[in-house]
Parts: sequence; C-alpha cells; structure tokens
Amino acid sequence: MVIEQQITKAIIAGIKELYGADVTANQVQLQKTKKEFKGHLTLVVFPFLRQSKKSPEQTAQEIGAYLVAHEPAVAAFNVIKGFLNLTVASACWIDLLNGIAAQPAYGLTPVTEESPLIMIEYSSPNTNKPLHLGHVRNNLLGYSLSKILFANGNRIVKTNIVNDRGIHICKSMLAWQKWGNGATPASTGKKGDHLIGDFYVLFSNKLKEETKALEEQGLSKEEAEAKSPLMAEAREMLRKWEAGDPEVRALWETMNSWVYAGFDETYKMMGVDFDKIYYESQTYLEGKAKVLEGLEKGIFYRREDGSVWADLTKDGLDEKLLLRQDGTSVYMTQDIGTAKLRFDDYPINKMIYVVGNEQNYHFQVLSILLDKLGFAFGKGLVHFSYGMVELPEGKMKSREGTVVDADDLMAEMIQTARETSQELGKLDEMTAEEAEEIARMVGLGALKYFILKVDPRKNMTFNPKESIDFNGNTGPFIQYTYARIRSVLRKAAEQGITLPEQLPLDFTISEKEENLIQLIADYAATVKEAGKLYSPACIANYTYDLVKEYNQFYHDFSILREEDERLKLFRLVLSANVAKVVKSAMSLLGIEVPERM
RNA sequence: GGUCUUGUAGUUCAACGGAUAGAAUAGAAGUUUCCUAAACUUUAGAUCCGGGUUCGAUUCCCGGCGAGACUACCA
Repeated sequence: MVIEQQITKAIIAGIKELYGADVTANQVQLQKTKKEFKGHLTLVVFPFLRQSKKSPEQTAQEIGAYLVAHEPAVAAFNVIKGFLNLTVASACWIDLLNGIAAQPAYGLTPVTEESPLIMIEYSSPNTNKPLHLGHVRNNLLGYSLSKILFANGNRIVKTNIVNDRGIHICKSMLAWQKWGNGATPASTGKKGDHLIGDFYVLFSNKLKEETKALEEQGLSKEEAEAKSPLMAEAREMLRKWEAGDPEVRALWETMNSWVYAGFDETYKMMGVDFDKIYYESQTYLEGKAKVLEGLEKGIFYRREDGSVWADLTKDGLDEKLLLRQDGTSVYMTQDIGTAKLRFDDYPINKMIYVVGNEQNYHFQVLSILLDKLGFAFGKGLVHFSYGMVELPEGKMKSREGTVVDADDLMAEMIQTARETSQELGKLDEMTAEEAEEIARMVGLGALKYFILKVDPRKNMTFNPKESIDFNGNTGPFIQYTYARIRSVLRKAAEQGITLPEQLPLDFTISEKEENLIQLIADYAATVKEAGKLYSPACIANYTYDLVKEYNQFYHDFSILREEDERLKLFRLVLSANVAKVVKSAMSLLGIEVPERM
C-alpha cells in the first residue's frame, strides 16, 4: 500500500517530465502483476498514450526507464504489450514486513468517540418457530458485517427486532392451550423455541384438516380459511391481545420467554450477539402514531372503508397499505415505528437492515415513506439484501418438512468435525475438553466460512457434506494452516529462538517470499474494500488466497532446518505475520482459529 | 403483465473495463528419511444468445432466452 503510493507518485512525476502532462493518481492504474509474469506491480499504460503520442510498448519502456532511474523502490522492469511490470526492491518488502510486524492490529482502523455510528439490524426472528438455515445466513452476514464496519473505524450498534406479536404467535398459543396439556420446556426437555414451533406446526395441521373438510363442501381455499373455527379463535385471541386481556398477555409472556431462552442458546452457539433488542410489541403503536401524523399532514390518505394508504405511484411504485380498516397496523407500520424509536435512542449516522432479498420492495417503500415523513436518514438507509439459501435437493419448504433447523445443523457440523478428527487420530494427545473445543471451532468454522465466502446477493446452494470438506476453499483448511504455523512458532520458541522485532534489510529473499509479503500487506486494502462493498466474501476469498499461497511456500522447504540463521528468522517472522493476518481476517468473519488441531 | 436480482468448467465459487477468464471440488497421474499428509505437484475442462460503446467487454448499454424474488388488509 505504502509502496504503491510511493510508486504512483513517481509515475505522475515521470509522466510530467517525459510528456509534460499532468495526470491524477486516479488515472494511474497500478495493479498486482499476474502470477505468470515477472514483477510485483503492473502499470497499464494505455490511458497515457494520448499524452505520450507513442506506441504502448515504447511508452511503457520510457516510463519504466524513468522509474528505475528516479525511484529507488523500483529495482527492475519489463514490458509486455501495453503492460509495464515493475519489480520492487527486496529491501522495500522487508521494510514493509517490519512495519506490519510492528502493528498488532494491522489493517484495522481505530474507533474513537467521534467515529460515525452505524446501526445494523439482523436476525429478526419470529417467535413462533426456531431459527433455520435462512436465519443462519442472515445472522452470519449481519455479525460479520458489523465486525468489518467496526474494523473500518465505525462505532456499531448491533440490533435485533423480534416479531413477537401477530396472528402467528396466537396460533402457537392456541394450540398449546388446546392440546398442550401444560407442556413446558422443563417438562418435555425441549428447547423453548422448538416446543413453540411444534405447536405452531400442530395448529397448521389441525387447521388444514378443518379447511380440507370445508373445501370438500365446495368452498374455495380462502373462504374455507375465513370460515374455519380455529382461525376465528386465533383471530379472537389476537384481538384480546391487542385489547390487553390479562390472561392472554400472561400466556404470551410465558411462551415468549421460553422462545427467547431457546434463541439465546442458538445465538450463543452461533457466536453472534446484539447490543440492543427491539420488540414489535413495543414499536407498533409508535408506527401507528407516526402514520396518523402523516395522515394529518396530508402525506397519506384515508379510503372510504377507513384504511390508510400511501400513494407512491409518483415514485414509480404502487399504493401501499399502512393501517387496516380496523385500525390495526401492518408490517410496514411497525418498521416505521421501530425506525423512529431507534433514532430517538441513538444518534445514528447510518442504518443497515440485513434482510433477505424477498423484501427488496418493502425496503424500497420504507425508504421513501421515512423520507416523506421527514426522517433525514430515510433516503440513506441501506437494505443489505441477501439471496436465498437452497439445498442440493431444491428449496426449503416448511410444508414439506425440508427446512434445515439451525440447532440441528450446527450440532451435525460439530459431530462431523469430531468424527473426522477421530478418524485421522488428530485428537489422541488431547484432553476430552480440548478435543471438544476444537471440534466445535472446526464444525462451526466450516459452516460459517462456506456461507460467508459467497457473494451475499446471490442465491446459494448449501451442501452440508461439502461445507465440511477439509480440503480446498473451506474454513477448516484455513484453520488447519493457522494451527500449523502456530505449531512451528511453538517449536521455534522451544528451541530458544526469539523473533526479532525488526529484520535487517540487507539480505536477499526469493521472489516467492516477496509475493507473500505483498499478499500480507494487501490485508489492509482488503478490509477497506470489504467495508466499502459490505462484503464478507471479499475477506473470505482473500484469506484463502493467502493461506493457499503460504502452503505452497511452506511446502518447499523446512523453516526450522534452515541453516542460514537470518533467513530462518525471516521466515519465522513471515509465518508469524501470516498467522496474525489470518486470525484477524477470520475474526472479521466471526470464525475462531484453534492454536492446534 | 410490471418491478428488481441473477446466468462463468460436470458441480460450488472468483475476476476496480485490462494480459493466456482464476480457484476449489469431482476425474486422471504422482509425491511421505520433511517444522502437523486435514498437505503438495502434474493434467483435462467454462463466460446463455445477438447487437452496441471501447485501444480492449464476463464486467457497461440495448434486445432476446433461462432461473429466482416481489407485486397480501402475512410478518
């Protein structure tokens, strides 16, 4: 990074001197040299042909010659077509490594009181069923994004909005009342969220029986559902809830508390957390008030049946319902209320919603509505929209029972990690606790890495079997490399070798090693890019590149057997810094790395 | 129908408008007196189709075709 800036400056000066033209740093396309060519950095000279009025080759030759003569960092150059490949002096690379070694938090931007405050919402579960694979992607993306933005020098508030009210919860409650026989998490040994989820499924099944019977009498699906006594009971329960009926509220409180206990367990296992949790039961009234306020100001309008709407046809969208004819609020209304509360609570500079892409339209509308209502942040809200997770067999369908449960999934991943380790005899010398801890890190690392390495916008296929592959572009492979480096460093310490804080600059290292230093140094730029693009995938793929490169390098020789003491120390320092960067990068993904495995 | 997203090796993923489109996996062939073989080496294989902009297009624009999501008084 520093080297690039230095050379960019020299190039600008060179073009000024050679062709008398002024160019900006933006026009200087200095990129990493491709592997198959000699050199570290490549200048694309096509943009400068206008100034030089010469052929690409000749222009590149002239700039190259100038740089070698005037810029000490450039040791040599070669020209291929319109590409000027520059070789940077070894001493520069060692100097760069010294600089990185001296910074414990290399690549990370410190956060101060004055840093921008970003609120990031993710997870957002319903309280009527346990978390599934889709939530897993959401949680991992949200958590990783918060770490990445923090690493880029932002203050972060992680938040969760729990959909704790509505007809869906009433369905679970009703089923529990009717057929639950007083079951509790304690009495059944089930996690609270799973217990409630089971009752929700039970309700759906009973309802299906009922509507099926009605449909056979000639009613349409909608009519059958409208006439179903069970649905009527559920709706009645929701009405009572809204009216504050003490009995319904008490049941609601109890059942929600079971669910939250279950969620907490899942979040803890997943390694995600929140700074502030909002509940829709506490925000929907706020939203209603805000909508009525907008109605008074003439931003919205009321239809004859009493329902309240926003006309967004001028914005190229449809009309949107905000309050039902009975005055109750809808999803959008609640989001308006939640937004208001949040901005009352925190001086937020930017709001990011991590929500699936099926809600793209919703957030488009929300942004416009908030703007119309006079919230300064409305236009700037970010909907971090991610794609669906599919299975090799196709989409997850709750109706067909193909939904992958988050708890089950994590348990399976850990179990597979455990079995694989046992087969390989890796855990023989460890205590049971150590082995279990490593199985946990590896199993979850495999899951997290597999999901985060994919571009968030894209739909992805999650293959549980492949994800825990210990080869290739996977979490375990990266963890393994890290553990191996740590092992080398431990052995070095046992041999009484202490790593110098600064390496001398006056010895030669191989081009491969120079490339590796370059790759380590790229970490800082990668973190910035990930912050700009909101992309954990960026970090993941970088980490794999680094680890892969290191493995090839490492395979060629034995560091501890190296007889040249200076070279040995250099390689140890190099390894230590690879480990440092890998650990830091993985931490941005929310993945732990074991010291041994 | 409309809006948005997306289309790259058999498969899963990469590629600020730059060189011969990278990896991984599955396939084929190898490597262990070596700090952890969960590794490494070699090999074969892809940009949906048609136009346009450009010195140069997987990338940007237009038109097809395919996939997905949304278009609820569900959340």
